[in-house]
Amino acid sequence: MISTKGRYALRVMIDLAEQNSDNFIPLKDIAARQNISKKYLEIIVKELVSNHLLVGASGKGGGYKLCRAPEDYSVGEILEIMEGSLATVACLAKDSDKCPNSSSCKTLPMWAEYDKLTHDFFNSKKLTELIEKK
Amino acid sequence: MISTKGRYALRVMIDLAEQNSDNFIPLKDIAARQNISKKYLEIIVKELVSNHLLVGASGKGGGYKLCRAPEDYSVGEILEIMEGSLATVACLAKDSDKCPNSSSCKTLPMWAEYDKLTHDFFNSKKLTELIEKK
DNA sequence: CATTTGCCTATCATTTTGATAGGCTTTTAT
DNA sequence: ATAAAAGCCTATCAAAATGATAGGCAAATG
Repeated sequence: MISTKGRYALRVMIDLAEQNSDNFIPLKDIAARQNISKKYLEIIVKELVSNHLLVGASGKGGGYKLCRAPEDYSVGEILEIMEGSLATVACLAKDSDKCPNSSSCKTLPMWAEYDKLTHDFFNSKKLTELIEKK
Repeated sequence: MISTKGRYALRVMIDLAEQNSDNFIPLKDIAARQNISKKYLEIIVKELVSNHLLVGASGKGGGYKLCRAPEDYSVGEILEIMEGSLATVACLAKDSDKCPNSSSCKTLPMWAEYDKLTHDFFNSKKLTELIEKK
């Protein structure tokens, strides 16, 4: 289940892409448009900046903007950052220890198959596809 | 993320299918084989029975067994019962109120697409496929 | 140099997750 | 009958995740 953090992050990215501006967009404006508390968005946006999906600028005239073209963002990378991992089961998460039963686990191949399906789906889904699909 | 309840339920179903017996299998035995606390399994198994995926019998010689052929169970129905819903986002869960923004939501079509992918994957995956794939 | 904006830290309530435990009831083989 | 084997019901619990809210400090620019 995708949490609000992931979904809000996506909405922020879409919002910024739609502004289609070279200026920095104040978080206050995004929060107002998206109807999400600015304070909560700060947490989310900070992560997006530290993972180089956004650039932030302080001061008057500051705010946030994309640092790539919208078509160069995949939904997958946005969600992966906010959710930590898109893995379906714990033993497939990137930082998990290898499960001791993995060699005999009857369900692991299925989870791996589904995991690939998920990653392929979200990684091939570009931000631009969400904008046109108004 | 699939929780332990869903994963344990699947393991119980696989275990029972593998016994390939017409007798009732005691939960104690399943718990021992699967290395899961019997008490915890009771919770899980109860739900499987009330949703008609298993039949239980009390008394000496009692236990649980499948009530259909293994090929007639889909992984999807097992997970759906244990996880409540396989929906990726809350607004796609079966009992959720329709989101007021759904008509203008830019991400909803994507979630719906992924949801279909997920359901198709797990509903077409049969219990038998997990048994052969040792 | 005041304004606008981001940044950092703390706190919070609620829900979900992952169990454990005790004791009661039901069934049935002997 | 009755003991043994099994399920059933209720309560409780700790820990983590979720979804926020709030205050004040720091930085930058017109």
